[in-house]
Amino acid sequence: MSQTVRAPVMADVARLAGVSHQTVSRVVNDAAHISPETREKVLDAIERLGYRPNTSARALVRGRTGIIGVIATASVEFGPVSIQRTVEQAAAAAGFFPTSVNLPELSTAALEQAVDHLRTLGVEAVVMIAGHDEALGIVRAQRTGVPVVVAQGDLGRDSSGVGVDQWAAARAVTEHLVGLGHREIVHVSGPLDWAEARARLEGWRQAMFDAGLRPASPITGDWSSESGFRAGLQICQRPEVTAVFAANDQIALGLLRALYECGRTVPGDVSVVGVDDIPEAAYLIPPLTTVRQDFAAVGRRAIDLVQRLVAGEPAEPVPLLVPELVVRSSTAPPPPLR
Amino acid sequence: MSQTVRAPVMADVARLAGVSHQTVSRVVNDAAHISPETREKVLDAIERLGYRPNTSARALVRGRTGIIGVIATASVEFGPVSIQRTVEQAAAAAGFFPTSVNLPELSTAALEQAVDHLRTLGVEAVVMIAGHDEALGIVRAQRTGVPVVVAQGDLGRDSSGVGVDQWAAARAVTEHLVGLGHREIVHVSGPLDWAEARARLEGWRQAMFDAGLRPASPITGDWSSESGFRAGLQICQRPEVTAVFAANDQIALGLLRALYECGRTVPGDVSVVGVDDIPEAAYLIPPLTTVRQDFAAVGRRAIDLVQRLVAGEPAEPVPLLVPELVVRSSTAPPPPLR
DNA sequence: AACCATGATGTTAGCGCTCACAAAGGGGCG
DNA sequence: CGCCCCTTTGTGAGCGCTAACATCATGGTT
Repeated sequence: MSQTVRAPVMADVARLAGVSHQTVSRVVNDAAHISPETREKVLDAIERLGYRPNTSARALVRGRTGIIGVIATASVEFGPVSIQRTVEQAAAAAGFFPTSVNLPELSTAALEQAVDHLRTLGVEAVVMIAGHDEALGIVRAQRTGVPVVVAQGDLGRDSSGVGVDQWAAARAVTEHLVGLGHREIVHVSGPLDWAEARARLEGWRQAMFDAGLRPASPITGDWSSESGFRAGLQICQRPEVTAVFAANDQIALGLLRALYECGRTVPGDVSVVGVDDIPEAAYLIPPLTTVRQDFAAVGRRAIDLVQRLVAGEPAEPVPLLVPELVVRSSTAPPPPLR
Repeated sequence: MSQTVRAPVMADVARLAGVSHQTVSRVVNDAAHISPETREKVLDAIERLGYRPNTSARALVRGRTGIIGVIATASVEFGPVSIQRTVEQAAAAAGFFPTSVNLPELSTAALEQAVDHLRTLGVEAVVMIAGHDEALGIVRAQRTGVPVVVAQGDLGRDSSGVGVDQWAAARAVTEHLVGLGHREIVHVSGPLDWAEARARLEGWRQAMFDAGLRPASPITGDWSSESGFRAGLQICQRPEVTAVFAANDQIALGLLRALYECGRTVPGDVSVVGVDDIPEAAYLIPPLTTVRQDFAAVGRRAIDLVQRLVAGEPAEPVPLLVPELVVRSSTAPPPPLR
């Protein structure tokens, strides 16, 4: 085993380059007033030694760690994961070090622990990807001392958040269905302590009212295919229903299966729409009409906001992103009146 | 805006408690030989001041950051994401600070940048969740100076890895199919520069030989539903095929759709099996027979290994985890010979 | 010719913490 | 009663770096 040689430090570089450590520091942080020759010498020494600055020392003296905490649920669903990925990428691209905490459960204790962990690390800001209200409340209540940005949560009452206009998504879906001639459109919602679930519910309801239709009471799901399947079984009992708007694609997937089981064809007898446009959506039976969201943009905007807040600028509200309806084969006009 | 008061440091606690900073340090790190009263006083002062140790300062003097780097692909697929989640959780549970880098593309440049980023952070170890060979090679070639543990990659030639026995998974699937009476079993593989894809391919091939069957040449996919759909279209042209073993559930999903399109019923005409047991697998049409893997165990073991390597212990090979066949409704005996 | 702005570099201090060592006090034992 | 050892606490140095200031040429300006 090669005896661990001490990693080179700034002083080593300085010695090799024949300059002071401060000059090395200047080159590393490319400050002004360095002669080209000196810079060259220093760069060369750095290269030769394989030197890299010690982040801890730098953070210590600067009083800034450059670390951004990301709190997310441990779910492996397409939406949250996609947002998390893009948040992390955008953070890294902006020169931050993203550090994630993925919570298996959204208990108060778990959240407090997560925040504690992040504070210990010295994060400069926190991005929350839990659209779950209570979670948000707990983190806010912790007085983290650093800016908290919410991605895709309840963005109404607080300006430091970014997300997609779920209300508009639901409206677009409902209007599409109404436009095809549907009148009995059922909504299978997500859990209502999620802001996104509520926004989709409200968008649907509003669009129904606007179309002069009476929205039947929605069925509450939990984002899972299983809940979609159960909802579908209920809908099988209701022959008047000709269209179902599922709060996400997983629910729609379960729905498709239940409808298949009870012999209702899609889209012949019933139209089905989801939200998210998961990669599998185009390959379901039948290919699913759904709503595409630009998750990458959410991530980028979240980090933009973080940068602004870290710099001490006031948080202007970020406009919501506009989702896009993707029409495939799971929607069609309702069957002729019987 | 409350004027930013300097965060309390150890000296502040010491002053308030009437002891030296060193005594505070001892309490914080709960060292031996501290009288109960002193500990009490210090703890009280810490509480009152809301003190928390500065991680950078600590890392600087200790020469250890406690940070573990996780390199993963930016994919949002169930398997990799699940492993990543559990690795992160296990790392946090072990007192480390996990930091992930998710690569949108597996180019050399991107990987080098990722490693560079992690080294800058001062990681003590790296966990790679890319089963992709080349990625692994690039990271290994970087001489990171810290242990690299591979989760779910090519584990054969190197001891510092943990994973599930994909070869056994493929065998179990194939034997299940053979046991049902199938003789023309096609494999739709993952990309063959992925170790897992190769292991599944080999397991299938071996099981076919062992059963005295001639394995037809496999169709190569890329893990996506789309590739599964395309493969399915090919299989539609081959009436002799009565069973398909897909390298993952997404591929199986696309396959199901293609077979549906061309009028081959599942499992009546063709049996289909996937791998991963994604949450949706039970709600496909029909519910998918697949292989369940204990991803949480992979994560835990990876961190166990990391701890051992960081402590300087030799890396004993970790035995592969055994996957579990989950039989649902997409497999049945082949149709009677015509 | 005296002056000072400017660029290039060096010197010093100190960020907040842990490590190594020193020092003080108390009890057991011959 | 003196010695030694153990417990408890304190002191000083220094981890690797950046910020602030000091220094020293240089060259244009009056």
